[in-house]
Amino acid sequence: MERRMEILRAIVEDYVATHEPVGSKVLAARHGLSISPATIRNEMAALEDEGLIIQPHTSAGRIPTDLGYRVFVDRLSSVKPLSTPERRAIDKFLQGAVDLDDVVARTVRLLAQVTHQVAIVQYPSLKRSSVRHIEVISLSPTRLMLVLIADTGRVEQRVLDLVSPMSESALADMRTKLNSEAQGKKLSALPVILEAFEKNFTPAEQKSVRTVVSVILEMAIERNEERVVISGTSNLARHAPDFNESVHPVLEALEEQVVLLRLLGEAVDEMKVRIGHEQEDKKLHSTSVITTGYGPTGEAVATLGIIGPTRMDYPTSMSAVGAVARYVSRFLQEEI
Amino acid sequence: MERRMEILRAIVEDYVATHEPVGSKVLAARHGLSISPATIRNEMAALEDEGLIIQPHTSAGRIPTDLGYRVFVDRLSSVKPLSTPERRAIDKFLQGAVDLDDVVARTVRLLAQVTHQVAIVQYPSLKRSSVRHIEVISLSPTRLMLVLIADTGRVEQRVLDLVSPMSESALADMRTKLNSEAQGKKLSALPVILEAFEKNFTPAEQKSVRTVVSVILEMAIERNEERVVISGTSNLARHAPDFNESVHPVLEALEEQVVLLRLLGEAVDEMKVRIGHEQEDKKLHSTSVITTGYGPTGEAVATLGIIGPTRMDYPTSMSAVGAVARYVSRFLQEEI
DNA sequence: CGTTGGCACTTACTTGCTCAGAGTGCCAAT
DNA sequence: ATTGGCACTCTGAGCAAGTAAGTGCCAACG
Repeated sequence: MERRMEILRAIVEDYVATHEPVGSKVLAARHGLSISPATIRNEMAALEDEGLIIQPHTSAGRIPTDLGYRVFVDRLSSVKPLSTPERRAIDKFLQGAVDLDDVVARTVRLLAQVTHQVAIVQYPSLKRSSVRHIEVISLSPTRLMLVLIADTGRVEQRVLDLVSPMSESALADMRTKLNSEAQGKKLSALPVILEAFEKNFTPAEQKSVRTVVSVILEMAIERNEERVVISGTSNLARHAPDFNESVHPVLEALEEQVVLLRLLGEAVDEMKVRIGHEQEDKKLHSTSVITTGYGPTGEAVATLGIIGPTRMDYPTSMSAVGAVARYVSRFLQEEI
Repeated sequence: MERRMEILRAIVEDYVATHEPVGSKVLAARHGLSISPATIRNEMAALEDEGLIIQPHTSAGRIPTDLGYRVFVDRLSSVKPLSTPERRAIDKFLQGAVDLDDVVARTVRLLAQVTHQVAIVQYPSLKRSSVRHIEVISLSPTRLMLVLIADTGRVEQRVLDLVSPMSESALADMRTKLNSEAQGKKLSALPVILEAFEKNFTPAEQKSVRTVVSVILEMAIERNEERVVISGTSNLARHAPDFNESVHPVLEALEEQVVLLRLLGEAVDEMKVRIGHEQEDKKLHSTSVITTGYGPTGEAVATLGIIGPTRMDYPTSMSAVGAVARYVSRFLQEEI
């Protein structure tokens, strides 16, 4: 049994490296298994019965099934440390980022470059953020800009029109009160916190205040909730023959925010690997996804990851995703 | 001569529609040219001598060269009005956009959807924007957030650390003075305008003010100058056989901001079409690019466009690009 | 009893070949 | 100038044969 798993590992590693179905002969030759091709064939037949490998056609070698990869990932792969040049690249890439947009943009490019796969990075979730500051800027007597700054570095802004002008002093008053109410609170708590906020103001002002509050809630909750960026789609084309049909359906799927968000899922700390058909989306049945959470405090406030062909180098990819997540978390903690 | 051009038009239209080299027989049959295949052959030979069409191989029909498309676009194509459903789609798509990010994101998706090509939209150029407002927000005694709001709807923000704290009143003072100096001025004029800005302050404050000014200049000029978003890359894969080799180099090129920005070029009002080898970038030699400027005031402050295979429906694509540009310009004028 | 070498069998891929189809260029006739 | 006719060229499909890879099974071996 132990030996059989050893053979599965060899098959996966060989297939990932050569991109060709692997037969019993090369397996005996290339890997340090001191058994004959015939024995390997017997074991392979068993592995095929277990559904871990298949033969594309009778006269071909074997390739791993999704289930085979799953067993490989769960039981056979060990973490592969990154090379020092890779570490250095990661180190260098984020230096000089000026704001969250910049950090996210650099991270996604970095991840694509290190893994040679398609990279996806989600912005820190507003749901999991707290209010650092709310600013109200008067652009004209009846036109305000609201700026909501979250502790995760996210900055949302919105312009709104008032039906009647508001005085500078009333504005300043509102700004102060807004911040003393909301600062440090979870964005998700804002609806409750600001429910009776307008009561603090004179009847004349209440209508405007109500408008402001509703826009704040819209910014914080209703809309724009999750943002996600993607990079390295050209890597898909490089692996084109890996995809059953063509890259088209995959590219198509990756253009839909909804799909991406479902891929990333709820931010959780541990690393997740979804292989081929384990994915809900049919268009992604020939791809695997590796995701992990990240966040300035060590707690996951967002998810990042990569997507590539099922036939990918899981150990290396997983450690790269992990390393980038750790690094960006640390960077966010220090800099933003 | 007139007839020869008629034949070129027929070739281009037929080839774009059928995606197959077009021979003299079908040309005589399908189009209303009342001349025989033999005559057409003679004219075709002439067109080939002029470099407007070529034969992929001896026993095949003719296809237009880049030069052939060029002549078609310049002299033979007439503007093709959009269908009413298309107009309605454009109309509907932008309704409900809340800020510039939203407008740009929707526009690029819209353009990709209408043209079935890859769409590119540039954010309004900061160079061509003026200051609407500068806001200084105190996040902590030594930490400020600067928000620069431009008349084009662009909002840039940056967090900075001061070496020594600044009082609320000094801050308010700086905010007022900053705005009275800068408001309405071109961003490109800021370096001159703010050159001696710190002189307005006490020696103790000058160091902090200088930091603030330098960050403003960085936001306005040095960095982040141009932003560009892209959508519809999956459309490339749909046209895959159109590309000599594969879509890979094209996708690769489209991942580089620099390439995109060069594609879009300086924002100018009129529509530009670059066909195949007219492009500098070698990776894009099998693609054509249609761009045009847009902007809230009617003046072009940014560029948008599409990129697709050289064999594309130029008249329809051009009118779609034009329509979207006009529509987004009007929308920006009214809403942001 | 597990392991191994041998061997027949299956299948895909390559090569070489023929043949039909499409399209042209050229020439002579109108 | 235009046209019909015709020989010529090239591609792509279809077919057959040979080759290579890899397997499953069986009998022999330690």
